[in-house]
Amino acid sequence: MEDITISKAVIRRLPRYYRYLGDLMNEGVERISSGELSERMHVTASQIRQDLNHFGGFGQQGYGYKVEYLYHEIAKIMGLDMASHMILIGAGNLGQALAKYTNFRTRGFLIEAVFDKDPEKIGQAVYGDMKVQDIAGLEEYIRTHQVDIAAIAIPKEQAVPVADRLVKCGVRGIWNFAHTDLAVPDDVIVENVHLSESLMGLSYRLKNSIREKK
Amino acid sequence: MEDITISKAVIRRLPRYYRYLGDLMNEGVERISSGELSERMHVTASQIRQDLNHFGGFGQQGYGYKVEYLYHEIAKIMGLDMASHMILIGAGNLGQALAKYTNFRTRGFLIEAVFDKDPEKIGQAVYGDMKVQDIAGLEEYIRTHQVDIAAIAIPKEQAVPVADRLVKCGVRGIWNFAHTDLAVPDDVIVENVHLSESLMGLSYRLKNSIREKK
DNA sequence: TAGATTGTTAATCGATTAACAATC
DNA sequence: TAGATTGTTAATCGATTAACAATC
Repeated sequence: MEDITISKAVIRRLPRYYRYLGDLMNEGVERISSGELSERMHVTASQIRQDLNHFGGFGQQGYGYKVEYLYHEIAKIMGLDMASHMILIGAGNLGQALAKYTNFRTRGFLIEAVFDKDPEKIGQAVYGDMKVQDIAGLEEYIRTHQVDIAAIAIPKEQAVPVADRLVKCGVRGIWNFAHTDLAVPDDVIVENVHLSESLMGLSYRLKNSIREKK
Repeated sequence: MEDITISKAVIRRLPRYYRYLGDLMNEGVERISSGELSERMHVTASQIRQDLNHFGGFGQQGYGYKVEYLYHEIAKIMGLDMASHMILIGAGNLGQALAKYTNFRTRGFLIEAVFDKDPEKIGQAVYGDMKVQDIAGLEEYIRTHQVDIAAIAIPKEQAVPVADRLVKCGVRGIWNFAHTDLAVPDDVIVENVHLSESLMGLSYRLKNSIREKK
């Protein structure tokens, strides 16, 4: 796969295309041109065509793009055609919210186990009949189940050693909600969600009355 | 204020500098050079100096930067020297988690009221003695209280009309967790947290084994 | 066929990195 | 003063936009 050159910026835009295409499908729109999509999404038509052509020619000259086809193609590109098996570390407020969130599930992101070290939480049901497990059993679980992505929703001090354990067991995808950077080997992917930093960014822009430049 | 030109990229990096400087303070480090910080953060020293100089000369030639001073200066730049008064729309799983999250509070982001339309939830305590209020009273609340930022944690269909109501009442900062883009006037700032999209980005990178390019 | 719109190359714009003079 | 490191200008790199030939 010669995917060496696709930039972070393009990747970040893919889910947004996907969302708009889904909306269009729901509206019953069958075809759309980069120009029309451009107006809806407030990005240039040129960027849309450029972005999509990183992955292949999905359109048809003189016609545009078939909404449903493009929708499914983007899903494939993002790996949504196959379920992702997930575990969640941390059954605190945020962890509970993530576990209960059905939206991920419908997109094929399946949280199948939840771990915590707090004896008070262990054994509690989080979603359906899924119960919080003792984090001591983390390695054993990973050995016996497929784990594509581990979501980390614990305080930052604990996040680093837990990430190390995950990596050691061969987990290659980490969705990190802890307020720290995780040092991992090159073949492990970390996606950070730093809520405080997002809020600070908002605070800055509010204070300085700047809208996003792009 | 001639803040016209500070790019989104720089703003996004500010909270990260802030975090590292906080860590350094906790370690008792008093001064740091862009070179040392560069190694810790895995960004170029050049970028650090360039970024900081957008806001003024905080360093000293031949010496470096005073950690504590720089820390507080960045806090000021991001508006953390003054409390932000927040409200939260939506007392679902995610909303509850946000309301209970003490980290925001310690940084001066104060969630002071929570609204929901669900009669089951109205009246429930969320954090301390803060109870979920009927969203019917939203306008009345905003008229009688300062509201700098409203966090929106409700399904996307409801998010758009609620955002309109907020804007109409003069709220200028929106922290949007709903999976939709909000169309707001130019002087209103929206910071989006699209969790599904973050997860899809992770999925893509995992599937294509790409680490972040930057 | 004529019209429309893509795919793709070229031009522009902006952000990052390198270099170095200023200065503590 | 000599050494270190900033602030800032210049060079490079990459991403976005514009233009247009290819083609449905």
